[in-house]
Amino acid sequence: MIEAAQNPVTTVMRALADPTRRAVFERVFESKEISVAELTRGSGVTQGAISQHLKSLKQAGLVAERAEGRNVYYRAAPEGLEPLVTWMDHYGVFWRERFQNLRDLLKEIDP
Amino acid sequence: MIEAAQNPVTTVMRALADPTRRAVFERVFESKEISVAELTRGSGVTQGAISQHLKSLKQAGLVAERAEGRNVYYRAAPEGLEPLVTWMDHYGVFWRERFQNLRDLLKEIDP
DNA sequence: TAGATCAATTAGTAAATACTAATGCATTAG
DNA sequence: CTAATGCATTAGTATTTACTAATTGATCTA
Repeated sequence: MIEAAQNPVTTVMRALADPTRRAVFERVFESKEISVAELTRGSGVTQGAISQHLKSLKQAGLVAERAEGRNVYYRAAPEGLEPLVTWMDHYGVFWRERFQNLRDLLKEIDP
Repeated sequence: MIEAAQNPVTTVMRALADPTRRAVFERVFESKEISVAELTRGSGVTQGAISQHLKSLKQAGLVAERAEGRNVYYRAAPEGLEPLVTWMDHYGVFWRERFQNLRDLLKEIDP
C-alpha cells in the first residue's frame, strides 16, 4: 500500500529500524558532535555507507550537521524522535510501565 | 553489518516501520479483538498479506491470537512495545521534553 | 603547487521485503 | 456428504535497500 508523501512516523521508524543506521545515531548522540571520518572508524562499513545513513537520519530529522573546513560534524536531534513518542503515547505504554520512574526522576531533578 | 540473533529493538522497529503492517497493529489495538477476515476488509491488500503481517507482529511480540472455530482472533500486546520504550528512554525524550512541568503532572496523577 | 584527507554522490549488486495468486487444511453450513 | 468460509503457507515477482568501489569536489598541508 502507498502512503501519500510519507508519514513522519514511518520515516523515523524506517530510519531507526536498520541496526547499522541506528548504531550510527547512537554514536552521534553519545558524542555530542562527531565527524564522518570518526564515525566510519570502527563502524564496519565504508565511509560512503556512513554518509548515506547520515542522509537518511537527517531526512528523518534525527541528526543535524555543521560543516567546518573539510570536516562535517554531526550532532543528534532527539526532537526528531517526537513522532515516535506521540505515536506510542497513544498506546499508554509510558504511564503504565514507567510510573515508578516518574517519581524517581522528579526527585532527581528537584529534590 | 550483522547482528547476532536480532536485537528486540530491531525486530519491533522493523515490524512497525511498514505502514500497512503498522495500520494492522493499530486496527488490532482499537478492536480489542478482531478476526483476520475483518482485518482484511478495507485493508487494501489480500488476506494472505494480512496473515503475513500478523505473523511478523506476533514474532515481534506485538499481538497475540486466539483460535475459535475457523476464526482466529487477534488482540494487541502493547507490552511488546517495551523494547522501544526502553530504547527511547535512553534519550530522555519523554519526560524532559514532553512535559514542562513534571510536578503538575505528578500532582495530577497522585495528589 | 602537488598531494593528502574529508565527505557526498554515483553506479552497480546481492539480499530483503511487501505483495499477489494459488493451494491446502480446518471448520461450519446446507 | 458437499459446498463454502477462514486462515496459513507457498511460490513467484517487482521493488526497495544496504552495501561496495570508484569518482568528484572541496579543504588542508608539505
